Amino acid sequence: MSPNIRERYRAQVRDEAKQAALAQLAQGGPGALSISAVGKQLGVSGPALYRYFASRDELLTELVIDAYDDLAGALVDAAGEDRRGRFETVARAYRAWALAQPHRYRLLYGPPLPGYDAHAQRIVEVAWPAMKVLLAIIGEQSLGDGTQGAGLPQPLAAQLAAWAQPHAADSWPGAGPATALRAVLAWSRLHGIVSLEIAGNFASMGLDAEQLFEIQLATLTA
Amino acid sequence: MSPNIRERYRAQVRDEAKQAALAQLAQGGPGALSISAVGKQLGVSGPALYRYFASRDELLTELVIDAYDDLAGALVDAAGEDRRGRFETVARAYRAWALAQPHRYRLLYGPPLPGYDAHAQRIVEVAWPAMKVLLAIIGEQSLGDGTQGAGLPQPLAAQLAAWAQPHAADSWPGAGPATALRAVLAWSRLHGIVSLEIAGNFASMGLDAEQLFEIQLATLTA
DNA sequence: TGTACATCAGTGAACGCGCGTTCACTGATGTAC
DNA sequence: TGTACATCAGTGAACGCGCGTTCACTGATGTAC
Repeated sequence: MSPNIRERYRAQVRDEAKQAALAQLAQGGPGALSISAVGKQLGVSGPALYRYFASRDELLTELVIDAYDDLAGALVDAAGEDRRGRFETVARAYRAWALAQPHRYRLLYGPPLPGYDAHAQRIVEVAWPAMKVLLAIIGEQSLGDGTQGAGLPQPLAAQLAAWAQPHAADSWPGAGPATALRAVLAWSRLHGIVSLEIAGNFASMGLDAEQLFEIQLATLTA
Repeated sequence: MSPNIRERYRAQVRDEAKQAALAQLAQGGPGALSISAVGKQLGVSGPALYRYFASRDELLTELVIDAYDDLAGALVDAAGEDRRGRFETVARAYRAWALAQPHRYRLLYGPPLPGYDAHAQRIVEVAWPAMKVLLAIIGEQSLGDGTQGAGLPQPLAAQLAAWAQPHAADSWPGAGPATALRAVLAWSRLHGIVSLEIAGNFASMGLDAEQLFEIQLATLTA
């Protein structure tokens, strides 16, 4: 029993540390994540954290993975809510998630942190579930389209298939390169407007980002 | 005559320093810009640079302003080349500029640097010329549209007008909130796909970013 | 042409700060007999 | 229940590093007479 207690304690401290680390990121941008500072916030000496994380990079990786999970969860929740206008709902959830915690969004889709490999295999894998939500919805919508892959330039069509295929163990409706393409492009547009809003660009232009987003929504899957 | 020589020398050293600073940014991301490191690269002691820049922030601001100028220049050049398919040409120039020097692109449209105010009045102003190129071309294309502002939600329409108006001393054809909206949304999509490419996201998904971009191009002004 | 002075680029030391990480150690907690 | 031992969280000092910035100073260059 006691080892269980110890493990529970470990898990709890790890969680607190991660939360504190997120708080650090929330102000000061990435690169502001410092093990010493996290320790201080936990009321604990700096080196103590090395009992819980092998290095600063490992802590960062945990944050990245958690964030991907959290985002995917938010999208799945939104996808389940209504069947009409599902894509709009999910897109709004995507934006809402990013707005609520911009530092986490930047962690996922922002510029790569210096000295940190954001495209390691493990991270690429955890990034998938969030993408899958978009793919599934768009696949569903374009089932009767008959546009499955016609007219796609070859290398890209194959790449899209390869990207979507391996994870298709649980298959979604309407899978195929054309669907994957629409999902990727829709995501790209989502990211465009959301990242500009987060970076404060629309604000400094005096534009209402939410209204822009709603208008963009109408054309997201075009 | 001699004071001219001194001034020339000053300008030259400033330029060299800026170039070295850009090189620093090119690797190591933002935050990697260090006055000491720039000094070392110039073969000069750290504090020497304080003869040329009041602070690290001033150096950064110079880089930002130069980058906006450079981008605007590239877009203007591209806009002048042919009249058919002008928008595509400019969009490709935008991407090419960003790909050639991602660190500079991030400086402009990436996440705000910690402790640096990227939305100060002066910077907002130098950001305008690049935007204006997009506005002008889109205005030209939608001259006969008759869609000038009909159906835009009110607060946004006014904001768009206010954004585009003050700088319209040299007026462009087809100005108006609807044109401004199309330009902003097109820019948002451009930024979406370009920033994801730069961050390496498409690469880690195994997708050919250039082909994605070309497909996205077709729908950019939709 | 020659000399006294002013300007100013650049130096090296210093201040105070924060960082990631290692290491020898203390002290509490749990385990085995 | 009591004692000897093992485990392990946490400490504080230290290493080596880099940072922005200030300051008193040197030395070269240009200016004025």
